[in-house]
Amino acid sequence: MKMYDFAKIEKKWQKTWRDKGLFKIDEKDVKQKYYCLMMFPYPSAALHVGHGRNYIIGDVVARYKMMRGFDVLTPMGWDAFGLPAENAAIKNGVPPKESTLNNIAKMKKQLDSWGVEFDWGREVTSCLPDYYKWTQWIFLKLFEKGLAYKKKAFVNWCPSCNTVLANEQVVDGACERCDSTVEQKDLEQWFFRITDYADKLLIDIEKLDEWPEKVKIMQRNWIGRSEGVNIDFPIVDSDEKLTCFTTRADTIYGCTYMVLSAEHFMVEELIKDSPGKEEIMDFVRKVRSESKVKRAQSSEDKKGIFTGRYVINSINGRKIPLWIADYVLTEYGTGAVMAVPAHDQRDFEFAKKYDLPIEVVINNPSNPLEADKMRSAYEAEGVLLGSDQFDGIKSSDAMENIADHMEKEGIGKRAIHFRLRDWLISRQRYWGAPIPIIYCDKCGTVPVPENDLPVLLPEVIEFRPTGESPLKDAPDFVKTKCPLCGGEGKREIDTMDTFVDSSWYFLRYISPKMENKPFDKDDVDRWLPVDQYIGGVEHAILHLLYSRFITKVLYDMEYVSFDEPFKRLFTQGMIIKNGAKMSKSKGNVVSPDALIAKYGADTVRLYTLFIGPPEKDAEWSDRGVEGANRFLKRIWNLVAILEKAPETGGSEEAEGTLLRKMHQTIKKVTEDIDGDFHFNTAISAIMELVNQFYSGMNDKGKDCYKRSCVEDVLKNVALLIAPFVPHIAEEINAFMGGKTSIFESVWPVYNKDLLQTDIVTIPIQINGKLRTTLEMPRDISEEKVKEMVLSDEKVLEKVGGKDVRKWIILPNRLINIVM
RNA sequence: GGGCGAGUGGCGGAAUUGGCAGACGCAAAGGACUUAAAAUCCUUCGGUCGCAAGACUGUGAGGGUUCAAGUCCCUCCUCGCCCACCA
Repeated sequence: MKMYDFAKIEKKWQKTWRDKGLFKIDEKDVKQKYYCLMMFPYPSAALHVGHGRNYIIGDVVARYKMMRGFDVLTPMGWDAFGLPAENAAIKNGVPPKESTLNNIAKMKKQLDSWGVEFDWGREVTSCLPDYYKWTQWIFLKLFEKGLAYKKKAFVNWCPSCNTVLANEQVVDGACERCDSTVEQKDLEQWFFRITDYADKLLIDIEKLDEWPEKVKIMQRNWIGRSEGVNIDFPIVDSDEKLTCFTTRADTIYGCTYMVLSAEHFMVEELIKDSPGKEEIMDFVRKVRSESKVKRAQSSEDKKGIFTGRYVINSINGRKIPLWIADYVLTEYGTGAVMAVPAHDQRDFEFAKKYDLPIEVVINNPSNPLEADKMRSAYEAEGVLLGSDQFDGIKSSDAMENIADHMEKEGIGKRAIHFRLRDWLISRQRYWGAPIPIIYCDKCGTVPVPENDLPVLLPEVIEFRPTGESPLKDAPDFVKTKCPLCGGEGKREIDTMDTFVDSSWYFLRYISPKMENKPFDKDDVDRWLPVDQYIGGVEHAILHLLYSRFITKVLYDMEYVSFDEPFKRLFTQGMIIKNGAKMSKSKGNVVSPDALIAKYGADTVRLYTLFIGPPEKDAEWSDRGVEGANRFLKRIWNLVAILEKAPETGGSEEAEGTLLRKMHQTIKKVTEDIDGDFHFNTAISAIMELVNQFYSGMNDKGKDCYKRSCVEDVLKNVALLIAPFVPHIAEEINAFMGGKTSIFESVWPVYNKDLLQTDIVTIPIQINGKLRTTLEMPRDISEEKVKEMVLSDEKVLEKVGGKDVRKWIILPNRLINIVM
């Protein structure tokens, strides 16, 4: 047997898998389906070992499930639209399509070099027309259902770059590129009405019992359902009223003023006759122009202004002043807040600053409150006072009682509000799927007919950041005919958020080439939901929520028969280097290419899997890679031992111990993979088995295992390591006479009877402290156990003569003598 | 400010869910082989005391429950991630 020539071995098997199509499946012919999906990447530059973790984990799962007899679907594609390619175009003049396709080619090569296999016949690329045609179709379906609509909305605006910025591009309230202060600008934008599905999206989280709890909590918080009361406050000297939302109706008697957001729709109307009108409007305009990010930052310093108007608190008929303040969000609730300074920290700070009255209406039973002495609001539970007939009631009960009362009197109504906002999908950008809408002077906003899809993205175009989509400078694109009247029409020039592209790609993999439909319903119903989805936690909220939403819409429209796309979710941890997340800007990326050249793909895979539990972050160490390589060499060396092993003879004892270890290892590895992907402990178990092999030889000589025994062990080792290090496993399998791929073999099964010995080593504790261990036959009676323990010298020395108060005997596990 | 999670040797991490703390690996030290180095193999490796057998101590800090606590309960400290003026 030659030395371990990983380069040759890996090349050979990668070619074999590819030529044969290891994971090639027929979507029509399925016995036991398993859809293993990895989040498709954005084709940026080269992948580093941190990215690699994701695909290696997925590849292990796919290969393992294949050995368990499943028809495994494991496709890959590219989330190929997006800002970086466009920025590169502005900077270097390379067209986005070109740079994107180049990057895809590079990344594909890297995936190949890892031995990560996919059904490449199903590759999808979201920036190509045969894909985005159907992204546009999704838009049309939502439009048809009234779930896509246009409205004015504020966007982050950089006055110096003259462009719209995504939230991530706003750093500390300033433009990430030029550092100018970001403003808010009001633009007409397309939205998806995801809030219509807020309730369903929330309730159905219950169904996701194979998702990490952490992700479910994040989604719940993001959707943010709260129950409360909408309360009407009549405006003094007007027939109108203002409605505010509160979750603390119990504090209504402590409401000493009311506040509106600067964007509230009634602001102009309310202040039109106010004496300080100009000053108020100046304030309002200033607040409106500030970015949300900046506003949140100055949250300690709340600013406001009195409108000169008053409203009535109907529950006690009290007249209270109406203010406008920057701490009220316009998008949440009603954009108006009843302020209760004594029991809400934000109102408290504002009241202190502007000298508004603070009145305690919930008392702290253990430490009665005095309004003038309070240093912060009392937000906890308590007992009501100063609240008419509700005095003396516990605040939690009062919430219900007061809500009942208000509903009866017609002052207010119970209401539910969500923090979830509608999904803004418009981007004033070039590199995205065009929104399939045409504006006609006569017919208005007209959807592009399905037959006219795709609306092609023009390829020759100027890139100048003007604040509007570069598409407006493509006259051939903009100018079109109205599909309804045939008259002059103008195309929508905004493109779609890339999250729209990625919210349905897992469906397209089933029917990647289909031309007249986005996917075949029967096939999709056969393969979905996805059995295992694998990706980073950074997508725990947006991507997963949007995908769930789109799936539910398609379900309601009967395009699919399932209403949740991902049955089981796994979020892997980041790879850290020098204490920081690997990133180009930090200069701490480890490229897998050089490591693969030096040690081989199997070594890099093994180390990546061994580094720690895959759901946790892990620190990368190049030295650790060497250890993984050493282990593979030790396995490789077993082949040489097999060649020299004697046909007969061998030590019965050594073989017995080794085979027991082997069956224990099969059990452990199987359970670790089936559980929560604890590959690190699975691998260490295999290492123990191999160590046992060598230490047996060390004790009993090199002929202690006969040929058939070595063969048995090596065969099982090859099977156990196959999902992790597939190339070397295939090579060993072939060497041992395997005619087919090891992945067509059956996963090994352990023999229960061979797991245990007849003699067990039992720790003996005295008063909970370990004193010695004793060997005794398995399953002997308690009397015998006591007898054996008490006849032991070391035990006698400690116990001798004294009273034993209690025996704790865990059969075959532990003994504790209490004195 | 809110939510979630984590603190175990020089380092990455194990620990049948309350039962021998430190598996497995890395690094380090000593030894074998070698002219030498690399590779490989063997041994040691939480701390203190001891020639040794062994004793004591030890899982962020302090308390508690228990025959028994890394694991459960209470108080506190530190770090990471996500959300963040959500009424």
